[in-house]
Amino acid sequence: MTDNSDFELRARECLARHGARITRARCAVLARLFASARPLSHHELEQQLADVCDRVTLYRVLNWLVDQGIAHKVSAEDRVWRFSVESHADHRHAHFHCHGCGMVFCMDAKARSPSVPQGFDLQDVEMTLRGLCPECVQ
Amino acid sequence: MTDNSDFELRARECLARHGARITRARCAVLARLFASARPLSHHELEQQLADVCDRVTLYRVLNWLVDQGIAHKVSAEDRVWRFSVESHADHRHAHFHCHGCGMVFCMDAKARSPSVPQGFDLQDVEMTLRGLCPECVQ
DNA sequence: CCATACTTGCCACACAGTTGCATTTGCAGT
DNA sequence: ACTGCAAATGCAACTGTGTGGCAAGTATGG
Repeated sequence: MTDNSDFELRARECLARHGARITRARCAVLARLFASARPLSHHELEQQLADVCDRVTLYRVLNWLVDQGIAHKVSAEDRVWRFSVESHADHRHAHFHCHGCGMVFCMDAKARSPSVPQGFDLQDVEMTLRGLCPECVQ
Repeated sequence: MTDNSDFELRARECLARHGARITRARCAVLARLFASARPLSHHELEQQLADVCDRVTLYRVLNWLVDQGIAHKVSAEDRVWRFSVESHADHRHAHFHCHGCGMVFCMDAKARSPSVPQGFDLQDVEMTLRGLCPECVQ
């Protein structure tokens, strides 16, 4: 597939820009993230990349991507981290967690920083929406 | 301590109002929750109630309290549920997660429901704030 | 006080994620 | 193209949070 190798290419470029080693695992993971419109869980990625690298490497690659600022991770109420690539927005947008299928979707709505009591040092805001996605509503 | 037994009493009343069996574990857990201004994790409760009931019972009591609508649980990014008793507010308020000490605090600020794309059925909103609490700022 | 249904304790298990360490591999410098 | 080496990977064992099964205990209505 041409589009698949296109994501592969973008992944390589991205890694090169960060002056990082270009490895099979990183390329594959990053390409999958570029190809996905919604944040992917470790489990979802593991199934798609079973023949590329093992569980632990996947964890390490994902955390590395987050440390580099290439990807960011979203916490959901099922206690599973989901990862998405920075590109499509500043990561202050809200996330919608469907408790039908368990998937997480990015929303346009942004979380506005509320005021906090004196003494607290607010550094980040995350807004999680819960309900049913269009698929599961039916 | 008089105030301790006071929470104990409120716990009993609350259980009676719900027509539920009044057991040692439920009283103790509920009393602890009444006594705390912030949501408590299973781990925190387990340490304080080690001689009252075991790990598994604690999990079951907490989930039961949530099912009854007596308590509600807050998800935090460290994959640990925290529980607090409904009383002090409608549970739409934001929660502040300190990544210094790991504690969670209830904030006054409320999360306002944003609009979501057509087809999504929004049922609940949760806002999580991250940063350092006054203790950890220093 | 008794019967019974609800709770509890203990065991083993499931699942997400991490750590240690030996092996492999990308890449810079010849 | 070859080599050295730091960085990345694979594997196994482990931690921590939470759950399920089942026998024993207990709160409550009669």
